[in-house]
Amino acid sequence: MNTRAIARYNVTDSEAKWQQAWEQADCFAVREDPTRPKYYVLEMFPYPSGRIHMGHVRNYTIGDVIARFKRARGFNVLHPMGWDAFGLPAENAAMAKGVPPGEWTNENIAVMRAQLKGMGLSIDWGREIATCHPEYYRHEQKMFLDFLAAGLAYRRESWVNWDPVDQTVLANEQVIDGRGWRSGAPVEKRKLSQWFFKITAFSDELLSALGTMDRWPEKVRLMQHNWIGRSEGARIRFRLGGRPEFDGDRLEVFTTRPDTLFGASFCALSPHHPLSARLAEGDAELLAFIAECDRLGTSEEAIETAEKKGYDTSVWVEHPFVAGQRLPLYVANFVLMEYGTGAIFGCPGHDQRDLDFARKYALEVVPVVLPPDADAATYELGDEAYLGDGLMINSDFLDGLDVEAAKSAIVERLHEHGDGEPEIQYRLRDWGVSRQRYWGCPIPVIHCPDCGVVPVPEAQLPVLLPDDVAFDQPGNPLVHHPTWKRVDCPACGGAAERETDTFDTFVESSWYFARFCSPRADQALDRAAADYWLPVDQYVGGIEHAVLHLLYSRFFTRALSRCGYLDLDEPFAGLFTQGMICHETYRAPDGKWLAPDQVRRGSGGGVVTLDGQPVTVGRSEKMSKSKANTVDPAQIIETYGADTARWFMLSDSPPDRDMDWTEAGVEGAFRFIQRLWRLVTESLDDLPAGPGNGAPPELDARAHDLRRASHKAIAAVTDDVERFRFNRAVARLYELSNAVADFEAESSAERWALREAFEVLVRLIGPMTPHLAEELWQRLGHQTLLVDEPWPTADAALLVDETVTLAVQVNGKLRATITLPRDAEDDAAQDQALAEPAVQRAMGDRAARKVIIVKNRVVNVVV
RNA sequence: GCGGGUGUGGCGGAAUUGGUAGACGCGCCAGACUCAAAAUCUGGUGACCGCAAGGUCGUGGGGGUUCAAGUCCCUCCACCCGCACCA
Repeated sequence: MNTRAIARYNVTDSEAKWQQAWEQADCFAVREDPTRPKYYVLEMFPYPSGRIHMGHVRNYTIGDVIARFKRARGFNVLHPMGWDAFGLPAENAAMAKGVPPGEWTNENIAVMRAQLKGMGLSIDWGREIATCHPEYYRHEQKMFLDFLAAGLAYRRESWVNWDPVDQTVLANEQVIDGRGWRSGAPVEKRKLSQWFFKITAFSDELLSALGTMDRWPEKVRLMQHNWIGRSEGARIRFRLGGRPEFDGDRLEVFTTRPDTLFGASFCALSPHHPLSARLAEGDAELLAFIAECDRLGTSEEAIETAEKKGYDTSVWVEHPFVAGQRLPLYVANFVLMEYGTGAIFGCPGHDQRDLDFARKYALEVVPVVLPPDADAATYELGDEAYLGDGLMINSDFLDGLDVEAAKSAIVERLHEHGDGEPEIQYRLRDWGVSRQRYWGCPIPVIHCPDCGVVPVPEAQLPVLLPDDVAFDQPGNPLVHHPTWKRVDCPACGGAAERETDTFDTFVESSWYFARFCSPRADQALDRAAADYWLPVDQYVGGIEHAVLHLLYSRFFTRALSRCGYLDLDEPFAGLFTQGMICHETYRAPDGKWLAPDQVRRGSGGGVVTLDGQPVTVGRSEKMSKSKANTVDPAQIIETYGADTARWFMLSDSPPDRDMDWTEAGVEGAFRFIQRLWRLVTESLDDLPAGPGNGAPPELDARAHDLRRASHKAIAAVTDDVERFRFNRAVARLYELSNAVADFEAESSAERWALREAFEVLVRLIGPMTPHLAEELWQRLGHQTLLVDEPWPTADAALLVDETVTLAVQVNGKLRATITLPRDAEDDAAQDQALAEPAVQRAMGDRAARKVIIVKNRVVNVVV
């Protein structure tokens, strides 16, 4: 009867209203403006899989907070959105449901666009792009032709990683633990003709620039560093002997340890080395050995357990500096054809693999580097190779030098004799971009039986994907299309065939950030726009692209610059990698995974199925379909609103760490939204009439304290947002709202301070919960949109307290706290500290031997 | 194996960069309102001893430096991530 109805904030209506208001005012449309500082915020664009997931919500919330914050701080902010729209799932859907991939993709885009708009993101939707549209990929085809002309794209036959499930080739970066990054199927080796991008032309640049990218996470830079894998060493040519047909032939070897050459006791070839094949002709035993190596595979377990094995070819090589010393030449299973020259010299003393090998085949082990604490007369090697520094021994003209000096000395001597030279090797391989798929950008070349590979003339671009393809047989539908690939050769006019491979979809995502600068331009990139907006000031996305997309984009930016499209080295000045969203996992009694909405809390506190069956609760893991532990963001937004989802995303967990999604956490966030709304709406009568606040009146002490709290919050939240410490910013905003809630304004000065506090609070939550902030801004009496308001500035004078609380310790143990005027004299602090009863008790009858005073902080009495 | 990271209450996490450990939130407990529940509000909440005042312990384990250590150094342990026969 008397229950007072608690007024509620109608989230759904309010959020729709403000989204419409922003759209009508076209708030987020931007254009180049040389008079204002620009700021380009970009989140990794989504693949249109059908619905947004929690990872998107976190990604776009983080980006949106930054975009809105920078906007309020006066930057001309570019914050676009688009679709990484080519890819295999569209073909799978076509096979499963008979929907054409283009149609499926466009429908998904429509759904996801609406879902993203429901998040209230400050996106300039006028710049939306989808990479599957010819208006986008036609430019990519032109880029390819330019890369081809510049020698940055080429075709060669090579061993490739073949994904038997996706029926396509994968780049090295896309093979994770020997499996396809998307399908998870064990990768097979196949030999195919492939298009490559010459990323290795930039190995050194891509590596050295990492050192200057101070706004990238150390971790990502390190991963790229290791991926590029630069090794300094030498190429050494050994003379082959032992069979007349090899006289005069040389064996080339790469080593990072030329200094250990005098310790060499054998050389070894990869089973795939051309010389191995030659030797195997007429040597059935060697042929069998090579086949055995192939069978072993390259999976990590196989490598882990594989024994070092070799086959003595009975051919030998001559040591370049020791006349008459012959090193036996083996074919060995641990030598990779993909690295260096596919051949090594073995120095067992200073390489563990070589030592294992030497022990197995009873080869000589000669130490050539003497550890600093060892005695040259007695030093011997056991089962562990010595990898450290020291002085050279048993090494002729190198004796007595340290390792570094020995390296230079021997390389110089090798060079003089024409037996070798310094060389730098990289682990990085060129990027294979051919994919045997339909739903990708066609590679614009034509294969002519007479002219060979002929680029499609520019005037004939774009090469459009056909719409009428059938998915009734395995493999690439473009190959099976009745007419598409038939074409006249642009060179000779004869019958020819189009390339049926399409680009790896990482090609589209390697330049989309640049297209956003001029998304409707006739040419690929409008230079003026690109020069104004690029580089991206803040890029936000998942760590899973640490080497894939982020390395390809860095390469592409350089390649585009070399071809005159851009004048830029690095595309992303700042990078932030967010953590993953995790959730508890649930299993039914029969072992099946259960989704969060298939379980509930039972009466006994345990988790049960909806019909009461006991559920096993597993640990929190990354949300994934396979574990069924996903929560649909659309439902969360429908129930609680976008602001609640955003606020929860930002609370508690630092954004770079994994976070747990919990129902309780969402409800807590929702309560805060409601509480803040109530707090403001119920206080309106106590506030001086709005909008805004004039100059501060004469303030009493309480008003002054509140004012100080407001300004401290401004300073802290500004700093926290600037440094991606959103969880701390959230805590600050809770503190301010608690202070406001506890405050009873009694005087007009206090009412003034209360209004200021409210206005500050509403402005500060603006980037995080934009709908609620607009709603409250309006209720505070403003006619303007909060989104157009500048960020508040803190009054520096209000950030320091007049009094401070000092800790008083006795022998380092806290015994009391004392309150003093800021910057009080040390004597005063000491007197007051020693007068504390608790301090006297702790001191007993001992006298202070020393008193350490840190101003405004601590007094430590040492007895 | 190599490289990197993390470890703080029941939980997520703070800690001015060597100066009051546990901000803020979640959860939990108690109380108010209610016939009751929900919602809301108020108070409490690291552990142990104690009626209390108060005290002892406490940031993965062990050791050290310091007037003072979550923070610096050494060492060990656990978990996570990346790379992996790279010559």
